[in-house]
Formats: sequence, C-alpha cells, structure tokens
Amino acid sequence: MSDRELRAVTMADVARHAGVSVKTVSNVINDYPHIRPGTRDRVEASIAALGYRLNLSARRLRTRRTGMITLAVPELRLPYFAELADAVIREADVRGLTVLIEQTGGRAEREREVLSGARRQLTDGLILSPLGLTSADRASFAIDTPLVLLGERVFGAPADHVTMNNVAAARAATEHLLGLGRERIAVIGPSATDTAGPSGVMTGSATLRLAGYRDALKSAGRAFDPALLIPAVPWHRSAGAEALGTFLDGGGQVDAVFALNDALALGALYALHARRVEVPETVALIGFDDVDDVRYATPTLSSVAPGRDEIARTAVELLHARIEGGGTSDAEYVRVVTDSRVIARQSTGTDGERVVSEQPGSRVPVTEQPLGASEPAFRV
Amino acid sequence: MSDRELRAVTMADVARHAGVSVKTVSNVINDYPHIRPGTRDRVEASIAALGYRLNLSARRLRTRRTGMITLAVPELRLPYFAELADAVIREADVRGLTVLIEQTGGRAEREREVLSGARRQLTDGLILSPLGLTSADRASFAIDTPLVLLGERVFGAPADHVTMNNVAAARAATEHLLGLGRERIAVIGPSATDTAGPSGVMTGSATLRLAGYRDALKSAGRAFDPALLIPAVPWHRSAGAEALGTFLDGGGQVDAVFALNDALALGALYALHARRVEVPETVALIGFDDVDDVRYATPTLSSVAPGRDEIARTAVELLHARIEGGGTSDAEYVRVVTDSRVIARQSTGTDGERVVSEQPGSRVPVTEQPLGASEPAFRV
DNA sequence: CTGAAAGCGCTTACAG
DNA sequence: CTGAAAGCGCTTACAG
Repeated sequence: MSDRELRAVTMADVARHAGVSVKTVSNVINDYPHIRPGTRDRVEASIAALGYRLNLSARRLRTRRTGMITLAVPELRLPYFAELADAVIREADVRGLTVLIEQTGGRAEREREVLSGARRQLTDGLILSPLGLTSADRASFAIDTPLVLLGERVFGAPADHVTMNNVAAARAATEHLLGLGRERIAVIGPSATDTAGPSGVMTGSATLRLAGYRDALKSAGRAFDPALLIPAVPWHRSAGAEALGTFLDGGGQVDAVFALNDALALGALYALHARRVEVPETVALIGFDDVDDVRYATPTLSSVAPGRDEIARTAVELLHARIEGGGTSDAEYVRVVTDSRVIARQSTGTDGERVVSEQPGSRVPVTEQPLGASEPAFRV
Repeated sequence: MSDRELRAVTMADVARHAGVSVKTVSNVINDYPHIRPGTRDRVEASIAALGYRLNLSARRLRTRRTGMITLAVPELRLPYFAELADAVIREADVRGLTVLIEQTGGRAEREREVLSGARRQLTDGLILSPLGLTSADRASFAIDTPLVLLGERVFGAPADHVTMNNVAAARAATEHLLGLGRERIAVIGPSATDTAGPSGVMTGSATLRLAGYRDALKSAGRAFDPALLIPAVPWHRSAGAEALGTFLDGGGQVDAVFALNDALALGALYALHARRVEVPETVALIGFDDVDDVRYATPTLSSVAPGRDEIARTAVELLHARIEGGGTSDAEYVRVVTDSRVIARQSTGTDGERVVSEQPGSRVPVTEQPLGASEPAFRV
C-alpha cells in the first residue's frame, strides 16, 4: 500500500488546512518576502501535518525550468574527468543546480545525441567536453539551449568556451625539462595528424600542447626532431605504457618525456620501470592535468595543473548566467582561458612539490563565426 | 529571439497538421502497436515539419515517472566510485534509464538528505552507498521510493542490498599472503572501533574484512596480534601513506600488508618506496577493489576484484524491478553477495596477472527486520 | 483507429 | 496579503 498509488497531497490541500490561499502556500514554499511570520508558521505546520511535498514535475511544466544542468564527458573512469565532475557538482550545488552526467565515450555520434537528443531537455543547459566532434561539425553546436564548451577540440561554435592555457603551459613544461639540461625530449600522445597540422589550423589539446613544445625548443635554439613524437591514442595509461615501451624497445633514445596528459605519463612511468630505466636520473618525466594520482606515483610525478577548479567554476557560472539570461541568441560569446601552473615533483628531480612557473589565463569576447568560415585564431 | 520564449509546438499542433487525433500522435511517439504505416509516416513527417519535441515535464506530471534513477556515492574522485558510476550509467542506459549522481562525502546528514530531501523526487529510485549512516539509522531508510543499498555499512534496512563477499575475499587475500610464507601481516584501514566490535555485531567493510583476516590467521594456527592493525581513515591514498609511514617510523616490523582498499594500498606503496623498503621482497602488499590504477603501479598491485560490474548490474536490475513493480511495500527483500576474485600481481611476487582464488557469491531473500531489532546475521 | 475532454499539480496574472 | 481561475503539455478513459 504505497503512497504512490494514492491521490497526492496538493497545495490546495495545504491551503485549505492552513486556512490560506494557494498563492500564499506557494509563496511560503518559494520563500517570497512579505509573508507574516504567523502565516508562514501556520502553512509550515500544515505542510508537516499533511506530509505535503512539492511536485517538481508540475512546477517544471509551469516554469519551463528543471533546475538541472548536464555535464557530458568522455569517460568518468578517467581520473581527470572524475575530478572535473566532482568539481562541477560542487559548484552547481552552490547555485542550487543539480548535475546530470552523460558519458560520450568521446564518440561524435554520442556527442551529437547529447547536443540534440531526447535527453537534452532533461536539463536547462549543457556543459560539453567534446572529443569526437570537431570544428567541422560546428553546426551541431547551434542548439537552442544554453551551452558551454570545454577543451580545445572545437572552435568557432556558437557557445561560451572554457579552455586550458595549453600552448603556454606546454611550453613552460618543456622549458622545465630543458632547464634540467635534457636534450632529447620525447612527446607522448600526438596522433599522426597532429604532427602534420592540415592547413595550419590548430585544434585539439594534442596540437596545442605540441605547439607549446615546439615553441620552447625554438626559443632555446634547439632543433625539432619528429622522431621524438610518440603517437598514443586514446590518452589512457595503457596507451602510454605501450607507446613508450615500443619506442624504447625499438632503440629510441631519450633523456626526458613530456606526456600530453597524466594518464599517459603514468603509463610511461610504468614502461620505464619495467625496463629498469631510472626516473628522473636517466629519463625525466612530466605529465599534464595534475590529477590526484600523480602525488602517489613513485617517483611522484611532475605535471601541469591546468586550473581544474577554475574550469568547473567558470563553466557553471557561464552556463548559469545563460540560463538566467534566458537566451542563447547573443552573437557574442566569451572564451575563458584558465591560469595554469607547472608543478615539479620527483620525476623531474624535485623533492616535495614546487611551482616552477605560472601561466596567466584570459577572458575575451568572441564574436560568432559564420558557419562557413575557418577559424584563424590559432595558427602556428 | 529564442524559441524558449515562444509558445511551444504541442501534440495538438502535430495532430492538426497530420490530420489525426492527439491520441494517435501519442501512440506514434510512444511506439504503440496497431498503427498503420501510412499513419505513422504522416505523423512523423508532421513532427519533422513542425519541429515538434515531446515535453518531458508534461509527460512526467501525468505518468508520475521520470525515467531517471539516482546514484549516491561518497566521492566521485575516489577511483572505485568513479568506476562504479561509470558501470551504473552503462547498465542504466541499457534499460533506457538516466542516472543522476549525488555526492554525499560520506556524511550522514547528506545521506539523509539524499534519502528524503527535496531532490529525492527528481528520480524514480535510489542506489545509495552509505558511509555515514549505520544500522542504528535504519528508520531513515524506510522511504516510499524504490531503494537499493550498496556496501556493508547498513543491515536490516527495508531495502534490497548488494554487497561484496567481504569476509571470504579478505580471508582469501590473507591466505594468499600466508601462502607466501609471510608471518607479520599488517592491516591498514580499520578504525579504533572496528577492532573492538561493540556487542559483536558486525557492520562496515572494515569490520567484515578484518574478520576475514582473523579467520585466515586462525585457520593457519597463527596468533592474532592487535599491534598489526594500523588505523587509517578515510580510505584515501593520503591516509594510507601517513598511517603506514608512522607505523614504520615508529619501529613497526612487518613482512606483508593487507590494505582494506586500493587507495590505502597505493598510499602504503608510496610510504614503502619513500623508505626504500622493497616490494614484494621485504614487504608483500595486497589491496581491495581492483581499481584500474593498480595495474600501473610499480610494482603492479595485487588486489581483490569484488565484482564491480556485477554490483552495478545487479543494483540497476533490482531497482528497475522495484520501479516497475510499483511499490516498496513487500516485506521481503533480497541480499545479493557478488562473486569475488583474488588477483596476484607483482606486489605479491607474481609477474603478470594471476587469479589466485575465487569466492562465490549468493542471493538470498531477507525478511524485513522490525525496526527495533538488532541484526544478528553477521556475528563473528 | 478517431475526437473531445478530464486531470496531473503547479505558478501566476487578475481583480479585490 | 486573498480567492478564483487559467493554463503549462501531456496521457488516457470514454464513447464512438
């Protein structure tokens, strides 16, 4: 005999019981001002007495608001995204928003579904970290719900963007390795196409971080050696271990490794250990993301802290503002680049933890690109 | 000029456009049988032409179903829970359910909120992994929504349970260490109260796993030495590193460590490395949970695979059945114990990966406990 | 299959 | 503040 089968207690019941109008009950529940304390008490007593509970579906039908937002990430089991989700949930909580998490697996098809599928209307807005879709799919992002994009996969879409300071941070990470006197610095994580850079247009974390790496080499007067680029996809530990392992077993010689994310770095560390290569003595190693794990690796892993909490906070703030603002029709969007820091630990010869450098972010308005245009902002 | 401000396209509009009744449109959308193909095509063409989209809030108000379930875990950034959430989302997807994730931080107050707060009605049911609430709070679990409990913190609550095979698996893990000839096996993770066991009633992963450890010692004719219990709370890497570090620095002598979860084990590994203690030569180490990380630790970490995917699948299945069944009023609930396996890796002297033993699970009906009664099922 | 209509439980403009 | 009522967009029993 569950309550669910019975007629629900409604606001009208509460109003009758308390001897007030429905409007007053609604006012009490929604915390509107100008209610006499006595009236409020009476209503609250009636709510308790009748066991009344607000029906959220009814409210939503009326207000067209769900109070929820969606966070769509590739995979929750990747520590970076688990930590990001954690941070987004906390930030949303502060604003009274509830977070729905979608996993896309980094597949373009799932990302499109998240943007315009049936579930889209479960929430008032979307924070999406695309991996499968690219700038070429820009039209897919023109949806009539508030949208904030994360990462560097897509540019020129009609949405606010929050991105890491990839080029500057990668450059600083490379400079850190150069500062240790390392000469042959491998990069784990680019794919074959990143190394080429079709038409010079840069998108994707790999391409941007690679550009930072090349910047650093250039400034130091070092030659860029394509043989030191070690492709690895996806950016999981297993791929990092396999890629570096194969490289080393094939006679590859390096004295430092810049892994394009921490999962790859942890995999690389595993491959180095397995071959009895000393870290940092023989090979120095740095990752990117500064996930919790790196503090407990042996040796502890140097990494780039890309401002995960700032990303979460900014994304929720921007989305919330768009939701409150009511429309997504403004032709002007904002691109926020977060502050990042290079953090040295044992894997680059520092005991304990030391902030080696900081890369300030920025916040700039971006005028919507015509859908046909290419995005020239990030040419090398 | 966003669509959100305009009057929405409704089923009535579609019906008018297609020249059919609203009922027919509803039938098409809900995939009911007995619709002539021609009619279906006409309706679908009208839906496309008008850009119609079903209003989920309206449907929910009518059907009292949300199509969503809540998963409440302590923290998403703990790898075990990130992996569990990942698995639950996949299982729910298969059944057309969407998952809302709540983080409780393991705080009793937040857990109570999840059980009966305003957000409870956002979804049709709840999978909760309690950490703060105990069997003493059993009354809090008597809610009128379908509920599945995870873990071993709470017994006798009016809900289905899915738990790991803690005692048997911990016993097997300890036997694995004994089989290596280890004599002084420390346990990281119990709290002060677990070691005592008030009134002999056992709840909590720590107590159950500790019982398995003692079982194994007893069967092997070894004495139990309370000095080898190393308290560590919460079960994070940092706590594991600190706890074992302090123990070793205080002159503690061990040749093996059983960490009550993998995070503690990874922290312990860090503490051992920091003190140049060789693993597994000097100290063998095994964890519990078999999270992804342990495969990439150096050495790779032995662990207990507790059946995470089975837990996710079973929990979603049970919850789904309760939701479809409509009520939670049956006095009979089910307790599912999953199959587990002890997996040996380098930290216990195995190169590669080897399943050392398997512990079969079970599925038993449980009659609801009177709220006043104590739970005698798991006395030592 | 159709057609007309009730009702889910809110919020909110309206008249006082 | 009150009171009576419209309307959000569905689903579904009802009569055909």
